[in-house]
Amino acid sequence: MTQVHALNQDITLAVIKTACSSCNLRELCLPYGLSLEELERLDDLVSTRRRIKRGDSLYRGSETFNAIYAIRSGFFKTNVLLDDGREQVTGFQMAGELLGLDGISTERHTCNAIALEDSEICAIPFNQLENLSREIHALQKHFHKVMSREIVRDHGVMMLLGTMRAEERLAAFLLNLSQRFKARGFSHAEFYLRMTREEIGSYLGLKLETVSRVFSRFQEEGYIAVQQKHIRIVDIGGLKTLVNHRL
Amino acid sequence: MTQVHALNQDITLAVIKTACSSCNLRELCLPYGLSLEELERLDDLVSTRRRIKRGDSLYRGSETFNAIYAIRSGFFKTNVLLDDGREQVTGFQMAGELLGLDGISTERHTCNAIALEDSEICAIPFNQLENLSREIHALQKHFHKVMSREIVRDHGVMMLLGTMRAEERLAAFLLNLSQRFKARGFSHAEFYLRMTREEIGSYLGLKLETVSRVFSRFQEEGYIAVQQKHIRIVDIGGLKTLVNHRL
DNA sequence: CGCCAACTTGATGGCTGTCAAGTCAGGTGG
DNA sequence: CCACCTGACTTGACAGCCATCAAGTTGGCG
Repeated sequence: MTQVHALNQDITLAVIKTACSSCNLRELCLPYGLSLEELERLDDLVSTRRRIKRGDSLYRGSETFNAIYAIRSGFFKTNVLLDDGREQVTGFQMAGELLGLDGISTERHTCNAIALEDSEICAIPFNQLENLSREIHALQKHFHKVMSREIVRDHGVMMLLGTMRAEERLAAFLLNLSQRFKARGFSHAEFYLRMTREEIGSYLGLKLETVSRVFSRFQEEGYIAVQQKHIRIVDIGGLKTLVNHRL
Repeated sequence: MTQVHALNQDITLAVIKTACSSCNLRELCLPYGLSLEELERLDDLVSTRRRIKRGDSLYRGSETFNAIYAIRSGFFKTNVLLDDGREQVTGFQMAGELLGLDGISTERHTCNAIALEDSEICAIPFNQLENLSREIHALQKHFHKVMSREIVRDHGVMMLLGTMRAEERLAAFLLNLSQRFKARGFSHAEFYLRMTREEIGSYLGLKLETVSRVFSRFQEEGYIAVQQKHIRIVDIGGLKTLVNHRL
């Protein structure tokens, strides 16, 4: 009897541990704005959870698409490999963000999603999500907003790539990371970069040497303190001025 | 009696003329994949149609969002104005394409949509579209694909801006326009540019002088014939080689 | 006919890419 | 535990692509 009870508790705890309804990312992720009852219906849908080891891929371009993925913990990059072997990084994703939205269009993934550290994801079968969002108004609305947000984000990157110089791009990049870490309860002033200089460069349309040089210059000028992948933002106002003060 | 009959006919014709169900863009636009009956329900929803004169805006950044727009005819650009007065063009849109998807996220438009020639648009109230797409599965599915396609398109532009040189960018730009004109039943080899060199440059992350120079070089090398805004693609294979043959 | 915006073309300079050499940090094996 | 090895990073010298500045041309429109 006691044993059964203990077992039940364990099961309950295990379920709670991975349920949307108790996930501490629910305000950032898909569940945003849902009632408790609605949350439970979403829970039923998110059955598959997977660990992805650093360096492994969650999905690869040209694989058939059937689910989108919410990051429970960890850090990802998405990239496209060009014919000549070079890569273009199209984004970095952290906990609470969704991966795979690009695959809806053609029902095939159009990029690779690669873990930059050991990560956990929740797979959300897309057909079922569409079904459920036809019943839960709030889910439908929020999902549309998430997709739209991705479009807005991409426009921001386009602007960055189209009009900014190297210093402005990197300042904007650091501020963006800072703000996203902050939204997840981490320090906005001090963090580890999960990606290499080359990956940053690919994302920002710069070469790794340029990334390195600009980091050094930022340090000389007292904006940040860099040591390898560890970044401390010393003068956040200075970085903001760099981004806005374009000319 | 005869008069009334004639009047009715006129009204009917007027309605048919602007209904989704008889729009020759329905295979490119939102109605794709819908049954006749479903189409009629979409027709009810698309009540507002507007003419936008060349140079006028369909919507402006920071206006509240309440509808997305399908282009019936004409040509648009979307842009963002920076603090220092410069503009960044985020896209060019032609008949059958949707405008305003960026506004869903924050319920405010995040860019300006400006007609580059006299144009006609259909306004689709977004709340009603969400309602209808909860009832019509095919509409929901197609709408999701359209949003996802926009994300994929943006990733393509990011790659272009991040890794390509001026010649490659412009070759890719011309090929993209060519293919979209072709999909609309126009010549893929000969067309008028609706935008200025400056707008092309802004979109591609180049200065107008560079755009002009590259066009001249393309002409010298026999890829295209340019005269002001008139473009004739002479060697489409050559342009494709330019884009793929990166090194 | 004249004006103006859009475009073309030339000369020059600077930002960033390229090539190269060297440093640093972390992990592995002796 | 230390030495070694490798990938990641830093820094320097130089070059090339594109931006900038400038002057002239074209075409459309009142």
